Amino acid sequence: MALGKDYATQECSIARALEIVGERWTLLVMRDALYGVRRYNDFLVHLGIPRAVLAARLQTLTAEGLLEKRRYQQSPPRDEYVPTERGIALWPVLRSLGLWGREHFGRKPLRLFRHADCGTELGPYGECPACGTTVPVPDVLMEPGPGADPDPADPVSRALLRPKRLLAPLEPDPV
Amino acid sequence: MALGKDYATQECSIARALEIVGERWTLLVMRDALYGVRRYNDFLVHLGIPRAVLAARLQTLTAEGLLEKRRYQQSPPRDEYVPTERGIALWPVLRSLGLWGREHFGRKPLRLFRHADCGTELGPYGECPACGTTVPVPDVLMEPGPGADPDPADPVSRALLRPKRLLAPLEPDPV
DNA sequence: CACGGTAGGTTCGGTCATTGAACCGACTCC
DNA sequence: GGAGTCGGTTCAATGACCGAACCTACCGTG
Repeated sequence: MALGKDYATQECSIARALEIVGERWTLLVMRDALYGVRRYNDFLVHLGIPRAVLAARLQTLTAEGLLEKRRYQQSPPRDEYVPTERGIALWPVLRSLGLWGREHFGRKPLRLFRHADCGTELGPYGECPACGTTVPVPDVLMEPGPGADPDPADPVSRALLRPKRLLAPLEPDPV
Repeated sequence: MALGKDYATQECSIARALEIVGERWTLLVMRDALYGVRRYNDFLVHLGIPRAVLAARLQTLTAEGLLEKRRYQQSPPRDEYVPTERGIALWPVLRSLGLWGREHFGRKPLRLFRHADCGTELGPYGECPACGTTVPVPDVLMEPGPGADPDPADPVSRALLRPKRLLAPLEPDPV
């Protein structure tokens, strides 16, 4: 993909989208960001991505306005990366990709998504079959599905096992 | 992405999906396939993809069951690549990616999609607002939008200017 | 103060994928 | 016989990605 390199003559909006989110790891970073991961180290641990690549991705995602870099502590200076509206708007893409992957290559779902207001499982487009509305991303409740590893090694995966809303920051491991 | 290399410990269905369609060019090849492009040379011309990469992508897409290689002429032997059900199921992914790209980076849409039965423009999830049903991919009518180049250079782009159903093979240039 | 640890990077050599150009074989058309 | 088309393969060069090592602040402990 790369800087300066693009999908040449393709003016198609799919091609433009892929110029932003089509590089390796990028969509997985955004997935984690929507799941509530915000810190460099948490992305690192959870994705197993090379440090240099993560730094590069976070930078371009910030530059393209999908993530916002936010200082949450002055000393030592620490920043977190929070999805912007533009980044949150990727939810339907991630949702449909995940459904496709599960349907055609997966077994049991790792995660379930419900409408926080009524507890109903989301339909294929992120709508609530009971309420008949498209559920806003912050109102989506994520919980582990039947395929989830009950005792994962890394703390980020453990934190993601507890039911939580999308976008809500990860709670640190209690114990 | 690559052979042998994978998104390591990620069992997530999004990660699995990206192992298949996450490589550079792959989703654009599938987009063209859904648009009705079927022949090696047509992909080549329309995408501006390096020949070796196209050959590799077509092979893995065939191996993964998203495309089917079909002999349409014995002498000289010529094959075409037709989307399977699994490949067609990517439509919601491409649709949502395209909408996201257009919404956040694009100007006018290049292509419009309508329900062939009633002529209504498709909603964001590929549903028909008038009929209230999810429109099957073969019943989606594609036509040039306000942003389309009225006189593109390559014959494939010209063929795609004529309104046609998704999946229907490209008609050769008349003139 | 020395020491160890954490968070968030940067740098570096090696490997692997992508690129563009050239080549090739089978066939058709003139 | 010669030119052209279609669907590839091969090749060298470039660029992206990888893993490991290193670096800079800073904090907490003894």
